[in-house]
Amino acid sequence: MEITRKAPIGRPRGFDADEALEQAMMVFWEQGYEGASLTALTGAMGITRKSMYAAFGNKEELFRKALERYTEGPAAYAARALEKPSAREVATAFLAGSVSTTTRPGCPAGCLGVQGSLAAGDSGRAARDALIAWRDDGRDRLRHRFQRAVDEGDLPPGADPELLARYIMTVANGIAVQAAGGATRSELQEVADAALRNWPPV
Amino acid sequence: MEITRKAPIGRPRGFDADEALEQAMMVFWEQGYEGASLTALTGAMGITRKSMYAAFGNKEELFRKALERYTEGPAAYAARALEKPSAREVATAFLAGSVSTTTRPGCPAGCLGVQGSLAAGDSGRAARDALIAWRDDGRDRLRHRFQRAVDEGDLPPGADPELLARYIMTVANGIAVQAAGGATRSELQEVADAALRNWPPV
DNA sequence: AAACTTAGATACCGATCGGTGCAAAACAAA
DNA sequence: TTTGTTTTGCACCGATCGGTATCTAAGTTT
Repeated sequence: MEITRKAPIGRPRGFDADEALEQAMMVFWEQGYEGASLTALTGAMGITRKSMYAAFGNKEELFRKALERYTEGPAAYAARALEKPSAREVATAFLAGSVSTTTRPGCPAGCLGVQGSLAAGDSGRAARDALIAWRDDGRDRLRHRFQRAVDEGDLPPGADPELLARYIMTVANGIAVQAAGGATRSELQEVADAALRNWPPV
Repeated sequence: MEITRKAPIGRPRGFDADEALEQAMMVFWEQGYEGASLTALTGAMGITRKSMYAAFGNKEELFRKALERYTEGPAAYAARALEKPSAREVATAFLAGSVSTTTRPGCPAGCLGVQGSLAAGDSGRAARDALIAWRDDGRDRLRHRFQRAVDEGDLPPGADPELLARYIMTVANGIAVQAAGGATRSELQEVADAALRNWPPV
């Protein structure tokens, strides 16, 4: 069949693009968008600048793809938390996931979605804005989940899904900052527990 | 009197060093340590590179001095909060100050102590570590204040000053991240209120 | 085999990075 | 004024920034 095509024409690339992207994610995670130079990135990825540009576009697109990978990998706890049966379990799992991901041995301390770029010069604006959108998206999902909980009677009628979502996101962001500063997993889990102690209904 | 000296010898500098430092602080606040270029800094300060180096040393020392100024200016709410008569008022004032400083019109959104440098490349490591120490210092002061509150019976005997300090600092850090992402003052004050709803004794 | 297409390595691009050398200018002390 | 000291403006430093041109190697297709 002329429709089937098992291999693309031309010389096949000599590296695993997924593995290279994983390494790029780690560098962005550890050094931030502006702090991660192409030399550091391609060095960790094990490929040349030219191969990186051919496979991923440019530094900004590489960052976006690394962020996608982060979302599906280290930050997948968020999607899993949203599927918990009750709002309380959603909040608990979200914060617990945040704690464990920001303090995982072998990975940079903190959260790529926070320290990737909070404040930036002109060259980092796009990355910063992408991360703002990323965090907003996470908050939106929490809000919709909590709204559903209100609708289902899982949360009291007076509960404010918008506020609850922002509250959980704020604590998670704070946990990320604390982790970047060297806080340990158990210290942060205690903070997460404390933050949930007033979960409605109190 | 040969002791008195009204003017230093040599040509007097043609700019106000305090005012220049204030402007440098604003640039670091908005763009972060790595994102703030010497061109942007000296441009905002209204002086040349040479004058900046003569007056402040280098970029790293300028950042340290800008951070000191930030501590005594925009972040002075922290020291004021620590002087409140009760632990509850300390916590309330600390978070309220955090909210108002990170969302002050005319100033960059967020907190210099957080977004100045969370993750950095080699050139920004010193600034990042300085900010970690800065946040640790703030947490230490909160912890000592809460320990005093326990000793004085202002907090219940079972209260954990270490945990309470880290909890408040975590929420403040989260507020800073949220503010950097465009959250409004009233939204964040609601979050601060929610975070204090389970203040001991519950 | 030849023709075609793409990956990889090297060397390089202009721009910008943080930081300086130099000489004119502006003040105090003499 | 003369001398000494410091600031200032400008040009410039080597290094690194993100991004590319070029040529060769390694595959597929015909």
